[in-house]
Amino acid sequence: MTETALSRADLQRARVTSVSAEIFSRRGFRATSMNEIAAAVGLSKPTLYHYFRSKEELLVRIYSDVLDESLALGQRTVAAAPTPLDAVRDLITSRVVYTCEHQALLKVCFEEEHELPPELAEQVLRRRRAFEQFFVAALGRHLAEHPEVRLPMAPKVYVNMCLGAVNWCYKWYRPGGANTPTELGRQMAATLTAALTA
Amino acid sequence: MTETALSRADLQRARVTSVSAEIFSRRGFRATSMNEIAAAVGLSKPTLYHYFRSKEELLVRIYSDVLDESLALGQRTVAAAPTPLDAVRDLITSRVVYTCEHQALLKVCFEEEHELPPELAEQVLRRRRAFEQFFVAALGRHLAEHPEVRLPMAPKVYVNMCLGAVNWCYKWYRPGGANTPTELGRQMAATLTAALTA
DNA sequence: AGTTTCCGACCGACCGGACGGTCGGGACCA
DNA sequence: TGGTCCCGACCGTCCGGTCGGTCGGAAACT
Repeated sequence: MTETALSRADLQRARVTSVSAEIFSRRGFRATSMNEIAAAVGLSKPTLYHYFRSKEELLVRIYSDVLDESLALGQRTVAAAPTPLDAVRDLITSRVVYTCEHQALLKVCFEEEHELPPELAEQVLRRRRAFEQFFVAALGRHLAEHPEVRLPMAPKVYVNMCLGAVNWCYKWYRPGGANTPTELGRQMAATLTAALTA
Repeated sequence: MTETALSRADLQRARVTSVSAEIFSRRGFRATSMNEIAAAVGLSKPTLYHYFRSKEELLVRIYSDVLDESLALGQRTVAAAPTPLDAVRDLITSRVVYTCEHQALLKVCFEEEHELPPELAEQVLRRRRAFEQFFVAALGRHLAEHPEVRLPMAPKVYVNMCLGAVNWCYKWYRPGGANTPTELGRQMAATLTAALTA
């Protein structure tokens, strides 16, 4: 078992990233000072620098956490789906749920890309593509098994369209609304995959 | 005829906003200095302040230009559509085209909202809602005329989903790609409105 | 036509403040 | 006693914005 005992420092780091993400999502990365973060988390600025080398590292950590979790979730979802069509449907649903439940995190990851150092930005892009690949691959398998389905666009375009519909939730979903994230996910999955059945 | 003669100053202002939007979209509003903008447009910083009261005003101008054009485009599109269903379809198509052809502008408007002063932010929100209203209204008319259509979600959710699919183009569309913006728009409109016919 | 006035366009040099990051040291625990 | 956690005070830099002034051309006047 790779049960790594979380040190006290790791817990603090997690707290800091969580609080930072929330502030970044409201004020923007550049507009948020390290002093603000320190105050919000109940520490002083030098103490923040005890846990993180730089402001940038804070952002990188947020990105890498989200990407790790996104990829893992995608992998699990595809593995659990009985058919390729179910895989596509469940990818949509689970992604909607994840997005609605982590709006602040997603907002930061979608809107602060230009703050990443070029080398990191490229790595982020690669992993984002890997996530899309789950979608494209499942869709490809479905289309291969069902040649009668006539998709009016290239598979990649279809995937980007779905991802847009799904990711956009970070901008408009409000927790106390009429639908739970899961309901929302299922509704969207149903509507979007209508084009995948003849 | 309301042919307003554009003064030299107005032309300069337009050039500045256009250049600014391009730089803001690459580096972010906060990360872009007035010196950079001045240099890129071939002026000095004080001259920039001769045309604009503040950096913020530059951003406000970008927002208001985009919103004006978006609303006008929406209005025209709905007015020209023979049926409510066509209105929805054409709103999607024209919006995809507009988004693909002004990616930098849209990126700024979607990702720098937190830089707007609260009062302006509220106004932007109101106008954004007015734009959504074109969609919702057309969809409502269509559903009223065709009670046999079973939409698996609330109209507002459907509209938000479509807007996400459509707006997301600012993130992934690349001009030299396989599809022209118009083709892309028609493909998406066809797929998304499949749920609107029985 | 010549001359004075005026104004928009333009800039080099500067200011005040904020921000990322550091330093030196205190307190607490093993 | 050495490592972890923590902080008040400080530094260098950069940035939004201003100041004081130049230049050229279009009126306005004579």
